[in-house]
Amino acid sequence: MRRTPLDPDTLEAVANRFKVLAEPARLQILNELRAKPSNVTELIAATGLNQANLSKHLQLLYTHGFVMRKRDGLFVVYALADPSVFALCDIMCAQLGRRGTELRKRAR
Amino acid sequence: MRRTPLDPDTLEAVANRFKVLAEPARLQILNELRAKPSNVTELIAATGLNQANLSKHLQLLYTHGFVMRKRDGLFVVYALADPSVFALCDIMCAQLGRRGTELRKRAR
DNA sequence: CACTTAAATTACTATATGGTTATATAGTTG
DNA sequence: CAACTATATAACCATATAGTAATTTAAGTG
Repeated sequence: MRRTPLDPDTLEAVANRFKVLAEPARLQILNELRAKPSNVTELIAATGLNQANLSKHLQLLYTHGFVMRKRDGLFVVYALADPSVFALCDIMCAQLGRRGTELRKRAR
Repeated sequence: MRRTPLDPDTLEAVANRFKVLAEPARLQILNELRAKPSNVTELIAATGLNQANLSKHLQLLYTHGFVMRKRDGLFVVYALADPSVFALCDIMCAQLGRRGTELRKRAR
């Protein structure tokens, strides 16, 4: 059995990681990278995000260790560094499924 | 094999759920409730959050289906509605463990 | 080295949200 | 129903951050 996280530093560290995933644009990026590693230009096309915005999201994903990157000539290729993200998303999606039924009323 | 979530509504719904967990105070509340259902007064004591703030966090946790509640006389008792939260946290914590080594440099 | 393309960074704006104080509501008890 | 306690809500401020436009940096090519 695991001890639950209690100290403020751990709480904050975990919250910060959730925060990185708490953004549709970043989930979309991760989802694209799930299919295949891509350079920024490809990601612009795939996501519809503009260059500066995408770059900022990529920085954040990178500094938090969700993606890796390597330069390839003029391009920088990003790739998933942490597939466990999708385990998280799958759990979330499962919750979404159950949600539909009972949460509509609350949300209003 | 699971199809990955792609449509904007799903992305946003998943992001919104992550957002709820992307807050140390709410993680702390969930962690308290993991031990036992508690009323608001008890949670004030356990978390150190003030009444209004705690109440807002509880509303959010409730509307997103992370907690249940029932009135008990003057009190309102909150309880975990969705233990899968801790599966999420465990995955996050595992990432934290791996992180320490290589991410310190990036974070700066 | 001048020119071009890719990506990162800077500066800015707008919006969302956490915390707080004050107030309102719900339920209990006399 | 008046007084009291527990919780929820409203109003406000301060901060964080997503998006954008403009600029800079890095790398490649003539």
